[in-house]
Amino acid sequence: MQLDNRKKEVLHAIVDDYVSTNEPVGSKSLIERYNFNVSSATLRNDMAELEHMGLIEKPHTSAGRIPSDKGYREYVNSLMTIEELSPKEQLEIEKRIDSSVDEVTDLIKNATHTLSETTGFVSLAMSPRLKKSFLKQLKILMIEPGKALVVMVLSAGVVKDKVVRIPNFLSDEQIMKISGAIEKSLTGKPLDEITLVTVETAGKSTDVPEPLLKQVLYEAYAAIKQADELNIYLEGEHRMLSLPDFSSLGRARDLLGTLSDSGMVAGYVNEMENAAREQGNDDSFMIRIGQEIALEGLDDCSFITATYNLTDSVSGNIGVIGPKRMLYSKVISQIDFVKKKLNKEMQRFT
Amino acid sequence: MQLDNRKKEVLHAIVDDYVSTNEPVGSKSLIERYNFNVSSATLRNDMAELEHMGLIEKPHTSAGRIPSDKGYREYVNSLMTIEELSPKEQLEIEKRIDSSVDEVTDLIKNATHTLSETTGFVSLAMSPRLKKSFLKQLKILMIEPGKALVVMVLSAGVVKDKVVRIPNFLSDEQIMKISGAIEKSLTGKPLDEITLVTVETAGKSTDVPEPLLKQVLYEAYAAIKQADELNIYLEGEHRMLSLPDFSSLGRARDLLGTLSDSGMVAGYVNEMENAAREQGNDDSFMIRIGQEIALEGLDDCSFITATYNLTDSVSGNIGVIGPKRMLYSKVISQIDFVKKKLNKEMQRFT
DNA sequence: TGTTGGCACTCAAAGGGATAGAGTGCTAAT
DNA sequence: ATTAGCACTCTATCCCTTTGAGTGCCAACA
Repeated sequence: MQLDNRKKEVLHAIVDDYVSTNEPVGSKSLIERYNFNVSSATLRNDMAELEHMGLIEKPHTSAGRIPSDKGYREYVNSLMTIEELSPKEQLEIEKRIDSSVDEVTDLIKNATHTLSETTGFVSLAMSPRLKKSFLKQLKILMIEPGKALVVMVLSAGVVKDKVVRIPNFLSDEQIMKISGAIEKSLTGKPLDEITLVTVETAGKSTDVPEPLLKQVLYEAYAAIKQADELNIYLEGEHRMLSLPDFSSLGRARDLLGTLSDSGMVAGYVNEMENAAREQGNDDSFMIRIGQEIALEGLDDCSFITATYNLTDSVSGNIGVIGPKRMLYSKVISQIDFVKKKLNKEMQRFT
Repeated sequence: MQLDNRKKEVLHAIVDDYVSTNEPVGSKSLIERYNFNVSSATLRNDMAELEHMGLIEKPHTSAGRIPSDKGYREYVNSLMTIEELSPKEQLEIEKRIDSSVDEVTDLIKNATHTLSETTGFVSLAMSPRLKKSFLKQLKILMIEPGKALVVMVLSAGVVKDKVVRIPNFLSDEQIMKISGAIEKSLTGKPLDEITLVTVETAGKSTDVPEPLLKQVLYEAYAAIKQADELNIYLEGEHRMLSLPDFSSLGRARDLLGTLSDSGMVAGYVNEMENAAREQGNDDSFMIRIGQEIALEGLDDCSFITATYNLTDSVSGNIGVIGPKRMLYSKVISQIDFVKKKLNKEMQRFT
């Protein structure tokens, strides 16, 4: 069945009304608040059909209607119109994202913080996916006998390091040789093309004795692999407690319980991103509504992320988790604006 | 007024009972559940006096009594006896604190995580106070023109780094000279004795031209200062939502709202620590109950921390924030055991 | 003087209607 | 296709009563 024009308007109005009042919407209040030139009985018929199509539902027999997940989905896909933020709002965001930081990570944390404050919801960002970035420098510094620090500088101005154990009696000089050899042969290589074999081959040119060498090479390899692990920054969980949507302790507990496992959330975002890429979905937004989200306790939430770019091939995600009952157009423009600002500021680092 | 023996027992029983049942305790149930060889009327008299002394209070006229902050305080100071954890519990904790990590920070995070899981409350740890640790190494690595990485190795095996901006046309060689000069003259100095002047003096021995030199020295100084900033690790906020003590949305919101500002919590812990030191309070535990905690929304909480030691002069705090209505002796032994385990594992790093 | 049984009193919590009101579906007329 | 009208449904709210655990106080007792 197709949605005729009026039915679209009705659904639109129901979503708008429910989002702003948090009350199930009845045919009468719809007539009162919106300019439909028909009677409430007509709307009742329309609403019955919308319900039949699964776009709206009743909490109980004698209540008004609320949008279903499918209804929100229809709203988001075809009905809403996105407006730009007002200059004032834009300024507010620009001001908050402090751009004087020296590391990309701080910039991302900053943006996440801003997003949570401006939307009033939970915000999150993934660290950049560094697989496609390449090694610009790799140094191994001796910290003390048996311990060294592997420092890597990646394209896109990201610096990573890791403390590793090395054989006790390796000399400073030997370490520097190994470090130099690795750097010489791996510089310019994307991280996802560096394997244990590549690293071991790189180390062969040194005259360091085999077993010692091997351990160091392994540790260096592990450090490189760790560098492209994903981090997630989550912020503003407590804000959900102020929303009427989570006034039931049970829901709130489930939600925050799930969010507390940031690794799990990170994994999910990553999956979503990969799935979207495979589908060739190059929409810059990913929107998941209610049950579409495969995480426990997020049934009443919507999950919206955008992709930011650090370089052409290095990107990450930033977005929010809020109640399904949100002002989608507003929140999407906020995310979009933060993302754009982030992209702009990131140019300084590349 | 002094507490005679029976009154002590009564208070003890009231706290125990209230902690385990979460119900105000009446004179009759006290008689039923504990072996007082007197009548309920006698206990009523005692309870009236305990109330008069401010140790217990009534939620309303016809309810039983619950301990007041002062009552809990008395309980903690004089009444409770701390038992060791059972071997099984000890094993459980030892197993969870994964000691195979390579950095102190990870070890601390680990311990924090374990503490939250075993107590079921919010756990927190402060990073070690590094003011008294000394510089073992300082290297400045050129990342790209205009940007360098300052890497510091501190006594106690802590590694810190910071990306800094430097003048664009400084050469690799010049940077190395400066780096060497700073390292040479500051190695072995405690962080809190390093000032901008010390750093600038150290740099004088190089032949790098004045204005360029000055900027690098300033950035190096800033990096050193940043190294002794305190971090806080907070975990398990969501667990508070499962406690009946925070079944009111309002309380839960206030609590999590405050905890979400981790900088503020860190500042408070630090204040507490300093105050304790000034008073020469060398109890290894700091316990704050209810209103004693100068943080909004923690009126129904107790805040217990212990001090761990990375070296003789470098220490930090680890502990929990839970409901006032907690099994103090149990929680304290849990914190104590985690602290001891942490101390033991930390020896590997020093 | 400390202890006890007895008793009137208090108050939150739980249960049970009754009522109001917003909303619905259906039908018959337009 | 639209509308007015109407009977029906169901929650939320208010109010009233009952229940029961607990208290304070008094007079008697050891």
